[in-house]
Amino acid sequence: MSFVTRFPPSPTGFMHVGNARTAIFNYLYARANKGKFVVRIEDTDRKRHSEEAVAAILDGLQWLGLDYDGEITSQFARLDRHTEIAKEMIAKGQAYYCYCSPAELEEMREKARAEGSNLFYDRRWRDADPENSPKDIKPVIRIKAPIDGKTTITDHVQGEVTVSNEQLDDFIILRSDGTPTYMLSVVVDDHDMGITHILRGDDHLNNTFRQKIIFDAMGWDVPEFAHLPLIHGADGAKFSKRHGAQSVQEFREQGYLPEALFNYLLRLGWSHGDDEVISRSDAIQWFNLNTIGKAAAKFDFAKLENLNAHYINECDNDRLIKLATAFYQERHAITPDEIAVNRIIAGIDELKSRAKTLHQFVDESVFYAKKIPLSFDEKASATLEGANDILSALKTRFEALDTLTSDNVQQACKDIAADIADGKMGKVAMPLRAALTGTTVSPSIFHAAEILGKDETCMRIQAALNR
RNA sequence: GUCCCGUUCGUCUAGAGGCCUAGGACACCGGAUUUUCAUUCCGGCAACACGGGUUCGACUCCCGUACGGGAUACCA
Repeated sequence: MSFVTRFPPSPTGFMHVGNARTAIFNYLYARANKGKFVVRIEDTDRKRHSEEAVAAILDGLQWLGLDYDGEITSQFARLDRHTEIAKEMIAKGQAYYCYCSPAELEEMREKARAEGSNLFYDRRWRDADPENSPKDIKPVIRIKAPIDGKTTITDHVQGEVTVSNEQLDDFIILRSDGTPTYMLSVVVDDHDMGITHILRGDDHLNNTFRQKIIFDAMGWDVPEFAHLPLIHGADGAKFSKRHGAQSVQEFREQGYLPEALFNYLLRLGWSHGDDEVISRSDAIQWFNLNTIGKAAAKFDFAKLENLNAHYINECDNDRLIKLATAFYQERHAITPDEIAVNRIIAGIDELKSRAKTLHQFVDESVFYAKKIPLSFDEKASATLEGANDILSALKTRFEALDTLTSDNVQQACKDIAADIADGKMGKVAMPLRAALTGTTVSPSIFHAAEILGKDETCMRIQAALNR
């Protein structure tokens, strides 16, 4: 059996995490079964369409490493084909022209509401004689939905779902302006593109019954379905901007690594026993539809952050520096020069183990790239207050050494603490930290002094004394 | 309103009738390590929505209730 899955975003200008997860699942399902994963842009709504919007989608796919097969299909470009199918259904008596005016429709809607009914169109043109059609109204094409009986779909996540056909309207497949509706386009495209498995959001479950009518009318094979539970914000409402971030590009801007988002989104709604950290290759090997959860999941930034910390720790050094570069500029208006980069790399193990996001990594390593005189934050200034004796002692001591090492710097601090700070290391190490970094939070200051080197360290101490 | 779907620790989840004294992860709270903040390591708190069945036995199956979500367009 062949497997073809699809990702059919409408170009909205960014990639929502919900869409990203759908894309990940489709990608994995295809890769897990040696099938194809194709992309189709649902751009029939020309008002919303733009090249930048398409680029944003592709950018999101690329960032997440979801490589697709073949060319991207544009739904808009296939308009003629969709129209042709609608006409074909008319010819076969499976669809019909409906000449209702907006006013008539509104009236029916009103009536249905009063009756508490789900559907409103009374099928008045279904069997009417086209001879009687009003000449001043451009008709739409409606499908002849089954009138009685039941329709059941077997969903890989939701199981068997049955709906009484009375609930299914004769919905519109071709608008009065001759353009196809989503319901038609999606079915025709899925069929023509040979899609075998449709994994999409739960919000489409109800549409599936309508789409099945079209597949059946055309005598086409109905694909397999898997409707994924939706992603909610912490408050249980639909996940959106106000929950912190909603597009993958926002997560990127906030300093998350793609593999972290990938892993997090994969685990949201899908599981493999107790496994939490799942590599892409394991995911491809393990992914299946059986262990997709049925309930909507709340997005938890803390867990994402935890995974992000893990992946930063595992990240290749060169790649990490590269990823961080833009953030040094953005957050501190600094572009680390070669010397700075070498220092950062020398201290990268500690830096990595501390950072939960690229923002933190950059903020905690930027002192390596700063130039004298450093600016001191509030706490650092307070720490430096009255510490001149200690700073001077430190400087004198360092100047007497050939080179600074983590060990000899620590020893120096220890000795000075014993001499003039009641033996309290903190009284010596903290001013040193403030002098070297401009802050009160940093990795090991002994190691930092070694990395900065004797000259730079002494200059920074002098600058702190001169402040 | 109507139709459809869902409901295990705060969160993501494991669980396919006895393996469950309900497991893991994140978060949280302690403690150890530490010059700060983190990391790391130990330990702790914490859940089967409710009510009826079925069964020797139910988190697991059935029905109902409650709550939550989705769909109800000439949007996708």
